[in-house]
Amino acid sequence: MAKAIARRSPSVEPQPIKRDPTLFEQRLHKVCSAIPKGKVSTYGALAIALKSSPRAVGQALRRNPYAPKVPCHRVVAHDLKIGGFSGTWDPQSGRVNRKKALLESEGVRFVGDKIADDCVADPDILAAAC
DNA sequence: GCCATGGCTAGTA
DNA sequence: GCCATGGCTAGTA
Repeated sequence: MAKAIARRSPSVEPQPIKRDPTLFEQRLHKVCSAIPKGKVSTYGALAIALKSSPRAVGQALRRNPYAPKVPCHRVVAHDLKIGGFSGTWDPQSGRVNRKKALLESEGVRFVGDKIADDCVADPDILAAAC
């Protein structure tokens, strides 16, 4: 497990991007904003809605310059673990803790280190947002 | 050639 | 732990 985390860490604070959002980023932000408050979705689910790949979704969210306008904190890993935030995947980091606090303040519930199943947004909502 | 993914093996115990 | 995948950036020419 420590290795799984190490694989995704350490990460450096992402550079804010200066260019205009690409078409892909605009579509991603739109779908992301469709996740209701109190719910979460996954990188994989967004990728399906966008007909893209989970990796591309994660990469784009990593550099999301529109937080918190675009609620990228509502996107978590497929196994319903918290996932990354503000450039890092390390669950010990204050950044990931902030993501958790944000979600809890919106009504998302955790069971251990995972999000409760019934807090996952309906994939149809995402598809409809494209 | 990088990644905030995810799915799949291989190798250990 | 490997690697397919897709979108992007950096660095070269």
